Amino acid sequence: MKSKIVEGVIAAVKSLYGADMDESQITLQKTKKEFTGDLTLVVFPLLKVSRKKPDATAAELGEWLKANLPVVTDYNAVGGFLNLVLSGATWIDTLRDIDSNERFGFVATAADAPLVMIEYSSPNTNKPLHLGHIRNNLLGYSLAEIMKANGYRVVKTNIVNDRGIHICKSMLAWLKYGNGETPESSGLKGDHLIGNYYVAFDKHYKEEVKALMAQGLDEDTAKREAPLMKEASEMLRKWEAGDAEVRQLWARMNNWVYAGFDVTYKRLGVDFDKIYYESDTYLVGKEKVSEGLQKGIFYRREDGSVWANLTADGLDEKLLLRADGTSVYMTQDIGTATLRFADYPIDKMIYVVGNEQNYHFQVLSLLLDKLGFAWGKSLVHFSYGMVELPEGKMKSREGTVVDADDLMEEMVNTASEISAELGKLDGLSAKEQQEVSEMIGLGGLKYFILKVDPRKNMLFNPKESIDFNGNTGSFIQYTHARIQSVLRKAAEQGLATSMPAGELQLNDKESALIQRLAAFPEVVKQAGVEYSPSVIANYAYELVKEYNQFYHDYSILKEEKADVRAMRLVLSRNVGKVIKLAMSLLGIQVPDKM
RNA sequence: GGUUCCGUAGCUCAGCUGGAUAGAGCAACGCCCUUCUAAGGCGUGGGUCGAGCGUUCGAAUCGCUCCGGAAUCACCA
Repeated sequence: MKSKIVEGVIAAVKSLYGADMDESQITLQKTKKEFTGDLTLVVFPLLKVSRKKPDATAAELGEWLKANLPVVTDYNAVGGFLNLVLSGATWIDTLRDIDSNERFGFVATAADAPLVMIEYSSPNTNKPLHLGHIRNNLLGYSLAEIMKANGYRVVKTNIVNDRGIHICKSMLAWLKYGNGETPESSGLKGDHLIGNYYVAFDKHYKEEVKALMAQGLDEDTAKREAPLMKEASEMLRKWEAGDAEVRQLWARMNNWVYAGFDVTYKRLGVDFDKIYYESDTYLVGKEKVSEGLQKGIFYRREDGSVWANLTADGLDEKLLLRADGTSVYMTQDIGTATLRFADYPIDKMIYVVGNEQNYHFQVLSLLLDKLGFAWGKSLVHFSYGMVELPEGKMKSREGTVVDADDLMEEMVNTASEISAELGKLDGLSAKEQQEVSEMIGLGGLKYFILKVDPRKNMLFNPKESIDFNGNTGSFIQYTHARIQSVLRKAAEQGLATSMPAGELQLNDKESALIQRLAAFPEVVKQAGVEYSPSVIANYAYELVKEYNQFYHDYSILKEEKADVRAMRLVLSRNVGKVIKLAMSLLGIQVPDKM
């Protein structure tokens, strides 16, 4: 629709002023609501070819468009703005097109479409997931859905950091203070149980450090010399050497954690096509680094450590292997990349990782490129900001971490209580009530997090964030439920819900709604280009707000003219459809009743 | 100190590929359910878009300089 008008404007300029314009020079926007019209052409950029005043140019163009484009029924010029009124038939046709496409706005995926791998979640196995992980998981999942909707093939992947000193700390603490506690014996989720021992380690370790400092050691020495730390390091050494006992304990405890993570992931509604483990990839990374060393991409220092010199690229030197030959974080990421590239013909790689690792990914990109990965240079670090609490950053050792499982439970419980208070779910079975509460509680959480620009640090106020009024997920879900309710009643009454033939006069709200629906494909595209779930979230909000005004101002079922009623039902159904599609891109379900 | 990112209403955020009088939600104060779901709609108040300079017919948006905040610059991941 819009593109047709743009073409018309180009033709008008050619005809009136003899100048050739291209699309990028035409600014056509939605008319502001205080003016009459549907689309507005900004005429200022055209003045240099018209060589006339803004008003005169606008009037001339308006007259030409009205005369030559059937869809333009009227115009008015205000200052340098040409407001165009489009015919009702145009909007009816647009609605008909939207109605005929069940996956309106989504691009079908071709078998040979580019393959995008998206890494997200990437937890450590020494503690349960928290609010920061929730942001990561929601962004990663949503991004994957958005890329799919843009026609890409997508592989969702997770790299689990299952090895290292932090896991050894939990293992050691469990051996020392655990008395054989298991998830079964304690009734705790495995990840929470392991997390408790990580905390226990830290507590005892701090006491040791304090004691040593009281004996006169300085802090750094005390931290290094504390017996617990030495034991943990020794355990890591044994792990690397393949010590059977350590490996067995490690496998057992990690499996507890995985069982716990699975529960969290499932409730959060995220999943993965392929999971990698650093215990598998770090050795590959070492090999790859050795390879690079032989090719002269990296160099070895006197102490035996291996480095990359990135000063020519404006960065520093980067350690890749320690003097004792053990790997660091970067080594592991190189190994993971190697395995992934062997497993999939990746065209584009997206890492969903917090912005504290911006530098790491800058370096990784350069290193992968030097090592010959086709997508290394163009890898995307989808960098997002931290989630902060009113009292500041989340700190596990200060107990200010918002646990993912607790938060989800609280959101669902609150949703359930509100539903009960309002008596919204009275007719439903207990099971159905639970399902709807789950949708609303989690929908609220997801929307709250996804609606903000990922780059920004965001504030999570546990009290205020659990809000179900205003610009929230539940507002959008509610509108969907309302629409379904109307459609159910229409079906009960046997009303026609197909597009009427013939001419129809549309009111402002109706044409504005159709125009907004018609913008959905463009929004999906923009979200894909900008990697931005918030674009979808904000669109859904605007759409729903507009629909609620329409719903308030006009009756649907009680409308007397059958063709108008049918059109409003079709319009409502399609608003419902687009709400559902948009929310699916955010990983949010929408109920039919609430 | 270097690099990157962020500063918009009391609070949380949109708007940023330059366009009309900068928008929402929350909070405050009013109004609207015998009518399709009031988790809704309508209204009132609330702003030097961090500051300055520049580019432009036009700047919250682009450029430069400052100010404030965050992250990072690890043989932690």
